[in-house]
Amino acid sequence: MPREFYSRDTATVARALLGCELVHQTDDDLRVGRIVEVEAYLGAHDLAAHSSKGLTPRTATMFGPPGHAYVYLIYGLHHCMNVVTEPEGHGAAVLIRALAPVGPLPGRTAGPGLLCKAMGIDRRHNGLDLLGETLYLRAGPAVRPSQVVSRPRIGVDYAGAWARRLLRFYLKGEPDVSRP
DNA sequence: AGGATGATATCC
DNA sequence: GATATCATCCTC
Repeated sequence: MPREFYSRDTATVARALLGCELVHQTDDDLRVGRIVEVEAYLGAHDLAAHSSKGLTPRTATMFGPPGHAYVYLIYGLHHCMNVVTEPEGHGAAVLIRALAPVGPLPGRTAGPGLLCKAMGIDRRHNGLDLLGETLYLRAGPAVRPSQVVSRPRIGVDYAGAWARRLLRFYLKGEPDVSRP
């Protein structure tokens, strides 16, 4: 997808990412999954977003230019992958929460930590430009707007009213959605 | 319901 | 330098 795809409004990008294919060219093979679940983190004003803590070494990627990968380690065990959105400096991103495998993948992909493990994505990919050759997104089968379900985001109860915003999106009936 | 397991932010 | 807190997953 071109840079302008990512620089738009974050909730719009989140919905548009559903159905897109995430591709990782590893040293050994090509791993592909179709995005079926995402969450939008709107920016520094969004109390559920890491960027609400301000510009720190960790959040620098989030405040960087759109179309880059923001990958971090959570609970000391699992990696989560995001796509940076909006113009540089905004601090917004979309968390990829679940994939439907396209071709064989080692392990399950229903959940942000699981999909990173199956796709071979980790902290080394943080800051990587998604318009490159190794990790990128491409258009997938068309998605009807009526297939998109909106729900509150998961695991952000600390964020008060922001936790109740409908910023999690997934494809209706997809078996790989982490929490239907 | 609870434990694993390490980076990060936020205090001293 | 210590400590509380995680945008999770697995097992009981």
